[in-house]
Amino acid sequence: MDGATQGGAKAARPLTLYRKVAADLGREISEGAYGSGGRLPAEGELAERYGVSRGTIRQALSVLRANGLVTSRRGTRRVVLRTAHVQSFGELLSFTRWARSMGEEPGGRIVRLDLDRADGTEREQLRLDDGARVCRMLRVRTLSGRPVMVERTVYPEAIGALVAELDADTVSYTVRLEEQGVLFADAQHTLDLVQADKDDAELLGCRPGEPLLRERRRSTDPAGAPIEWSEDRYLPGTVAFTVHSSATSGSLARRPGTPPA
Amino acid sequence: MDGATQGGAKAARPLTLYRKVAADLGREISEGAYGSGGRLPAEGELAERYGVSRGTIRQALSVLRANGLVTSRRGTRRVVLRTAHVQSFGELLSFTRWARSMGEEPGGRIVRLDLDRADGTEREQLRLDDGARVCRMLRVRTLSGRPVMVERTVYPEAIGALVAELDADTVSYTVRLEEQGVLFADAQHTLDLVQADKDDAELLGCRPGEPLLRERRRSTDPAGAPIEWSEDRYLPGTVAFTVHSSATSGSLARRPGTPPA
DNA sequence: GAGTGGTCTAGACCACCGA
DNA sequence: CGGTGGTCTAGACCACTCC
Repeated sequence: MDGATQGGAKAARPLTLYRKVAADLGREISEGAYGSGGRLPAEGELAERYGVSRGTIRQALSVLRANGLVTSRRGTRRVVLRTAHVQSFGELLSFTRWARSMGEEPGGRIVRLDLDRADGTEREQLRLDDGARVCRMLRVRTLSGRPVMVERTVYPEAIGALVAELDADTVSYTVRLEEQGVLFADAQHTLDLVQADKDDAELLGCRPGEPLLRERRRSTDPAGAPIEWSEDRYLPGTVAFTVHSSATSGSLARRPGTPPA
Repeated sequence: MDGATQGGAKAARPLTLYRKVAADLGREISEGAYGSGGRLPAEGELAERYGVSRGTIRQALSVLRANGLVTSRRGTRRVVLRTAHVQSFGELLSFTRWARSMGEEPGGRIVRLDLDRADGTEREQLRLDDGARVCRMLRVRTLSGRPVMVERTVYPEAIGALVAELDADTVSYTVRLEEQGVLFADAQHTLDLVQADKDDAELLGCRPGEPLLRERRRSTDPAGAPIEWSEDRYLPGTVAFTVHSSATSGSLARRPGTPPA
């Protein structure tokens, strides 16, 4: 188990020096080598230990800082903030990989899959021209057979063509798409609360109007082109989202909500 | 309006070169100078334009990338991902600053404020010793007079002493604490869904059992010492949280949920 | 093949923290 | 005051994208 290439995209990122150092330090931290609240060795010491320059060490440490594992401030050695496992981008985007990382058995069933002209919102989210077509998918996702989430995903036509070719009982479309060269590089998420509509209620086995945790997501490839626009609705108590934010690099924000109709 | 020092912590961060460049480029992007999906100038060109080294330009661009504004990949110029305004860490932590940034009038009322021995969870979250004491605060927060959120915050005794000295009608405790030298550097957030208890219902004017969007937050200072542990519960439709995540530096994760009792 | 961003090095100076 | 991380420079080589 390497930890660096693991838990994520099939397209292996190159094992650069700083990534190896970051993975190594991250493992040490999660194993409690420095304790919670403990102090890391100085940059210079690490540079000597790994036989690399200070710049490379700093690049590695900036990864740990971005993941919320350590602080960093002038004058003092870095302090361990958390010893928890850091979830990879792959585990975040793929329900299947997330489920397996918890030791649960993921499942799913496609309820609807069709090709249609994109409406206004879809064109805007996927940055499509007038008259462009999209592939819409409605799926219910299960953990160990128990339905927990309804997923509505919209793909641009080109991606949708790949999706349509896959077996209907494919477990993870995300993984399959990556295998076909569709790389997920960035995603923008919005989290709020909605009421179950009639479809949701039927698929999840709850009453219409029941509250659900909603995640809307727009994923883009390395070139910045939209790959998918998705809306996931989770039953209460099945999931929680965690985020780290810091004064130097925050990615979390609070926005005005839209009343649930 | 400067943009670089604005919208946040009173403790002004030094205006370093790369911060100035990042602020400048960020402003250009939000003004649409490169369009949505457009390409940024090359690093070398920017280095020449600003009269700094390529390293400094790269540091500035990494800020924009962390904020989800631009992509970056080998071989091509950077692409603009979003032109939206980036919310600062200060706006995220302070309900008051967030409200004002939207043009709403923030308000609040302290319902309870007391000093007590910390229980097990509190000791763990605030990293306190056995027998340590904490300050607990229960507040209802309003937007333009309308109650939208119930906030339960726990402070370590030292911070609590500062809190207790403030006027009961203080609008923003976060801002006041920062003025007293308490700096917020990092925060870990967990988002999920709960049902309103009797207190929530009374304070928010809803029925017990009504669904609420919950944000639990643990904030630490630059040294990594816990400052506050807070649980905020929002009425549906009043707020949404947005996060950016990327393959190279993700801070968002999905966790198993806890059933709402 | 030309242009671009990614990685890595070596060194310099400074601001800050804590003893 | 010594040790630490933050900032900035100058240069090198490489992997990749696109024409």
